[in-house]
Amino acid sequence: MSDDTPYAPSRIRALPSWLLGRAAARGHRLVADALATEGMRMMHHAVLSAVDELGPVSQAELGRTVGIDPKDMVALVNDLQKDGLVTRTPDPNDRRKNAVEISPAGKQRLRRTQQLGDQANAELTAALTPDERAQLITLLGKITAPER
Amino acid sequence: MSDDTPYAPSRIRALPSWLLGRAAARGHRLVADALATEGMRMMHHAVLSAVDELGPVSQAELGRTVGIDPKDMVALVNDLQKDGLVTRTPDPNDRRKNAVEISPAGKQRLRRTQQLGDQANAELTAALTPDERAQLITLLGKITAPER
DNA sequence: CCGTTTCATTGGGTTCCCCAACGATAACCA
DNA sequence: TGGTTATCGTTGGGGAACCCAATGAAACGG
Repeated sequence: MSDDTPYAPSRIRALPSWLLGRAAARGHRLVADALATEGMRMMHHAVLSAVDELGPVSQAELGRTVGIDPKDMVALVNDLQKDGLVTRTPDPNDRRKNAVEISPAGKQRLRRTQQLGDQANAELTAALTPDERAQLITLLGKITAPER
Repeated sequence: MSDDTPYAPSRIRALPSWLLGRAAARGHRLVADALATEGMRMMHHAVLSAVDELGPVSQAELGRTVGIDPKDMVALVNDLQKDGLVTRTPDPNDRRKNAVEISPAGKQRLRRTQQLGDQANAELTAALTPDERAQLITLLGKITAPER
């Protein structure tokens, strides 16, 4: 594009950080709206999905995996437990921990929310070819990688 | 990748919406931290930059350009005006509007914040080649485009 | 002239993020 | 063994970005 004109129209709109914010906002909106039909928020689904994958797991490890503040994790697991989607039992080996585990109802719910999430993501990337979508995922992976 | 195994390790982490959220969060953190050294937030810089490009402009149009809620725009312009970076004068042609204009101090501040923003974005995309960075920008543009 | 629209502003609300503290418990190590 | 250090769940406070609704004033359209 060779964009060395003195000032581009709306300079910030060409910055990765800005575009990322916009794209993320749209993605969040699409996914959140989809999940709302099941009465869940994005973080509910993320946690439920992580519990399903990790099996019985402590809240602290869940937080590290999904990247959620322990404070918010408490409320999230409260919600999921209240809806009977996960169980929270004291860990006999370490009485500080709660063993969070997905329930049959949770697995069922997860199946639906995963589908909703996939649909929303399909809509989000509707303007992209499969190749482009794969490229995007790769590039985003590199950006988020720093693996602190 | 043909990923039809029953359950992949952390399914959500492969979703564009999830990656976008993570990448955007990192970008926001980097830019916000950089701008904080000048006592500004991201939206301050965005508005200031837009005012600079558009010349005397109403708050409503600013909001439409940058994608900010009118409510928040009031507070933002208040801040910028309080710091003497923009002027807010009643528009003689349309007494409903405020003509927001950048001041010399605003231009000076903008020069620094633009540099800080560019630096932060360079760090954000440090793991990318120039080609990849251009690709990313193109792809993100397509995602945010729907142009509604 | 009158209904509709726009503008700036105020108000209310939600979600996600980050930091700090606490009691209880476990792990470490000298 | 005993004493420090670290972790876990929980509670607390706070900020930033986002969205919706309503107001009075002013402009616009037919």
